[in-house]
Amino acid sequence: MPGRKISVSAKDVAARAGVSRAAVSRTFTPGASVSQETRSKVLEAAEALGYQVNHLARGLTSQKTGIVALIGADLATPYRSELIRVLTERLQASGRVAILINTDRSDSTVDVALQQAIRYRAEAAVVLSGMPERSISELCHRNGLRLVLINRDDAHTGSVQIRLNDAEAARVALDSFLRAGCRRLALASSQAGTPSLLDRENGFLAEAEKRGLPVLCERLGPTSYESGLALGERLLVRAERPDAVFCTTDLLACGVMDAARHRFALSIPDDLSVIGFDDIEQASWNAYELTTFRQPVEEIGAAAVDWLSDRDAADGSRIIHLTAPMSWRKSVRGGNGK
Amino acid sequence: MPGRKISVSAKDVAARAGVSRAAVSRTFTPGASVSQETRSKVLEAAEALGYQVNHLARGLTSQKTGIVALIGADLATPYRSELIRVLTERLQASGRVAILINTDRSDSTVDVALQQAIRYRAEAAVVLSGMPERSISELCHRNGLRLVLINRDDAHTGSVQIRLNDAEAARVALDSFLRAGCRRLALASSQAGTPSLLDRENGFLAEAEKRGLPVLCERLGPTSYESGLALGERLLVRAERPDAVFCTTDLLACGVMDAARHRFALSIPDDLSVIGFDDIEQASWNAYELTTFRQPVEEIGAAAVDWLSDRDAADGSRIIHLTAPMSWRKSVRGGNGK
DNA sequence: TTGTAGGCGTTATCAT
DNA sequence: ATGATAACGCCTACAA
Repeated sequence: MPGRKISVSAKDVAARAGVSRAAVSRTFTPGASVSQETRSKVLEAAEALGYQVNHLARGLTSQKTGIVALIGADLATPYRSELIRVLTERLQASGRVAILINTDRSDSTVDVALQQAIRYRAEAAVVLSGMPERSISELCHRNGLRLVLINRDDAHTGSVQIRLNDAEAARVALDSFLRAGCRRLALASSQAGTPSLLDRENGFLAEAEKRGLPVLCERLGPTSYESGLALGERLLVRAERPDAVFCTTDLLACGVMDAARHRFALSIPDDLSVIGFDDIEQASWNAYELTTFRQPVEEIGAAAVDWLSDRDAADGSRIIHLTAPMSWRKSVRGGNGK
Repeated sequence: MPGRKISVSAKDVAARAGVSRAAVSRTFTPGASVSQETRSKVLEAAEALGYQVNHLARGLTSQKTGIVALIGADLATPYRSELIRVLTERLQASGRVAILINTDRSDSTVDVALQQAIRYRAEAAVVLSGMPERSISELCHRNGLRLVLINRDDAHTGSVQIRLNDAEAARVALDSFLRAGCRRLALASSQAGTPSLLDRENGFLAEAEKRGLPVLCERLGPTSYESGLALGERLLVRAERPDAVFCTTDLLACGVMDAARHRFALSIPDDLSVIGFDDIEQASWNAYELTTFRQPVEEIGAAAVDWLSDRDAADGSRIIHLTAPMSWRKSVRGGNGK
């Protein structure tokens, strides 16, 4: 027999307490009818034996496992890890558990992660990066797996999208540069090409074009500090050196700032104004004091968990729009924009 | 009946394929004997229906859920999130899944997290911060939950501790300062008082005392950048200003460096040498170039997962010692220590 | 209030 | 190779 009994079960407790298994079950089911006496007998036996209800077996009958999968790549990134912190906290507060699926390795795409989530009968999956194939999302639907898509496109049935005002924020960034007296505009982004990155890029570019302003535009590598460094180099060697750079991400912005200061001995914001996006912790560090847009992580977490708790929302898709407020610090010439 | 059937089961597949449930089970059990014909019938039906094996039910009989709990606070911290990234990746590579339990909120201690892990019949729990009560670790043992304690004290049966050479590293730090010609030594730490922090503090202090050197010593708040900032203020206002600070954590070190530069206009390493611990990503950023000790996260992950795969190790406790190599950068006067 | 019985989706055992 | 049958640990009618 593979794996003899390894943990204590309700049966053991029932035996020790001298009651039926059902009595044990009832004792641990909120709002069931048990007499005070048996209840305490059961509790005592459970305590002595170290019994914990098996949620897996419970989920088998009740069809509610309480498991929610968090799926994404670059889990150690400041913004991503912050989101994970918030989500786990709120999920737990609502009586659920998070399973975390890392899709960094090339052999583990979002699709296989979703299949894994189904195998563990997760009630929902929160997709933090990458995009599920259309076909796989049908699979999810058929298995009762609800989808929360954070900052990605293309909702399917039984899913929510949570989106930010990326394009508008980009326009605000442009406007801030202009009011600060900057004229040689630049845009720095990665090549990731995710929906939110694209929206920020296009929002900035479109607004500049509308005003007839040229923008020096570079896209490079993954969304990382190193890319920002390289981006800074490329942008700042130009003869016509930019005096303002909108970075689609704070990580990129930190890299650009460091390139400006340490490779070109430029001063920020006097020689160069910088605006980022995300408001990662480092953006507020004294070394950066980066003006940026704050990802409303708490609101995102709340929205996701609220939607999960809303049984009626299970079919049909929804889009929730949240806004990323500007966080003024010191990387833009001329103060707080007022 | 609460919750009608929500996902497709082996029964459904069996019905559609015209075979028994057992045949379906065998098809999805590696190394079971099924004829090529039934196998393909099953596979086809499974594909059409979108069937995924239910790992929860599987774990019920096999006693192996494949679930490992990651338990900790400050999940969004650079070092912590990096560790989580590595662990999830390696756990997945070994065919397991991580459930992530956040103990930030005061009502969710390590103990309740462990109980949660037991309820989900996790095979093991990796404790990243905090310490389980003695009594609860007995509970874990009784429920077959193995414990991996990273950088904490006090192993119990059925658990591994993974420890670093914290004290030795601290001695190396002291030595480096001395060779750089620093004489006014300081130590900056948080009040967290975790085993590894304590070892670093005591290692530094003990070695200094051995050599008859006084050390200015400050401990403050949680282990964060802000604490580092405050620590820097306190240390550097002194009349006898330190010319070297050993910070027990990189996050503290970044704060101290920023305080030195931005509040006291000091230059690093000319006016002040700094050494940290962890080698978080930011330590390598141009703004810091911090000399520090690298947490061997990959090795930690590997050790943890290897131990989990070693069935013989299930009883009896072990301590695994790993070393944190020094990472020379530019925050110590006089170069690379050679 | 309590116990009995059946079912949840699997896997393991035992015949066939 | 295949199918019936009995667990696994729990929940929930249903009957007592």
